[in-house]
Amino acid sequence: MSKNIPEKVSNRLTLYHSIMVEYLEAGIDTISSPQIAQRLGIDDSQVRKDFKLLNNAGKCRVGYLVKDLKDSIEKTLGFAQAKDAFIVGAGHLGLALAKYDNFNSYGLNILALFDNDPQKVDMLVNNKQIFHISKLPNLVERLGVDIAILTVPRQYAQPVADFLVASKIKYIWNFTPAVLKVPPEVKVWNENIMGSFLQFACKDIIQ
Amino acid sequence: MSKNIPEKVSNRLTLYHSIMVEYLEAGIDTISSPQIAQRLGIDDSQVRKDFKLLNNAGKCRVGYLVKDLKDSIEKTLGFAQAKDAFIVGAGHLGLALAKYDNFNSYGLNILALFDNDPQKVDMLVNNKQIFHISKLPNLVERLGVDIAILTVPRQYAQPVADFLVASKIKYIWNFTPAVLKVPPEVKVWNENIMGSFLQFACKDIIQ
DNA sequence: TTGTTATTGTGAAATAAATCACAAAAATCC
DNA sequence: GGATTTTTGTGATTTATTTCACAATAACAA
Repeated sequence: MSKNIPEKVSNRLTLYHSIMVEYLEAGIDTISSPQIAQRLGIDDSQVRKDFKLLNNAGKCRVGYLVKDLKDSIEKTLGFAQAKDAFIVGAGHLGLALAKYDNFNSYGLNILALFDNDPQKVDMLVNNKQIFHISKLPNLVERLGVDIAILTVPRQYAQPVADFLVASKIKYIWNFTPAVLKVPPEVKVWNENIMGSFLQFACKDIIQ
Repeated sequence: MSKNIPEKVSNRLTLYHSIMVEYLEAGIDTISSPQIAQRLGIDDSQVRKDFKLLNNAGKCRVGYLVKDLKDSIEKTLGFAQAKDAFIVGAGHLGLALAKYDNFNSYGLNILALFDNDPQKVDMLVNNKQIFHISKLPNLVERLGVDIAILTVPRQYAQPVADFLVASKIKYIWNFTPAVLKVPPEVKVWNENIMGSFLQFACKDIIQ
């Protein structure tokens, strides 16, 4: 079902999605590709090509139906098909992600958090319990979770990743700046916060 | 000085940088392109092409000097040339970013945080003071800051962005899911946390 | 009704990025 | 010293992405 959506496209799809949410809230029910393109500073034919991938036809002189677009973006990006995940590391970043209301609407279900700090264990964040990290292997198995969101300090990133691998976690969304070493069957997605911004900052700020 | 480094390249440069930090800590002083490539699951000639942009020659049968590579990545990405910034929104994400030790080493200097919650005002986070948002225009002017990192809840994103624009902020690093409307002279960088991950998650998890 | 205009959809062209393939260099081995 | 191997550097090729250009469509206005 889910085609090969290139990374750049799915990035734009989430931006389109935010605009759809905004338009819906404003009670506007159609939108045109030039409107979207101008808002994002991109080419309007690109917007149309992206929408083509969604199998969502527009209407000449009118544009696209906001509701339909929103739905098909959600379907294409798999918002519908909920995925369960654990947050590993209950520091500020872990807590911020646990509270991030958007995860849920994007189909990512945070079931619990893990930390090794006894002070944090058993606290509730956004209705999700913080467990001691030693409980993780058991809960991975019982709940069939295979995504871990890694938000521990850099120096613990590799040992904790090793522990996740041993616990049969299959996907690691890595928010730490460490480049993890994992066996080939485990997939890591590096959330490279600085990377893209630096390019932006350097291009414009340093001339 | 700073050439046009494409976004994808600067993304990879930060990953290379992390590997260099790790190798330096391990006391290893040379590294080869196939080693790096294998670690990141990319092509080794690409690593070499990226390093070409850094003007950093390697040595046949030996590889590259870790220290030199690290330095030239930092120079190219402008780590050296420190940039000052304010964090706007002292929720968990704002606090997490304020504590993110990596910002500093990447040349981004967080001078202060801003929030409208009187309870938070005057607190210190990682030695940075939280000010009431009303103090922002004055401090922007006095300190000559032109970067704002926006971490407020979605519903406040646009009005706060308007306020930042009126306060003469020139660059907004947008961590909210809202797509901001700003005049053309103000540059917005959308940190699209879900976008890239969804692609990763969908491709592999949903088949 | 008929012209005008805004908008989609899409091939073609241009641009950018990644991969391949291999010569040249230099360390190591025998 | 000469063969072998590892590794760089880089043109050539391939693949992916973006932009351009324009015909087709349908709303709207006179």
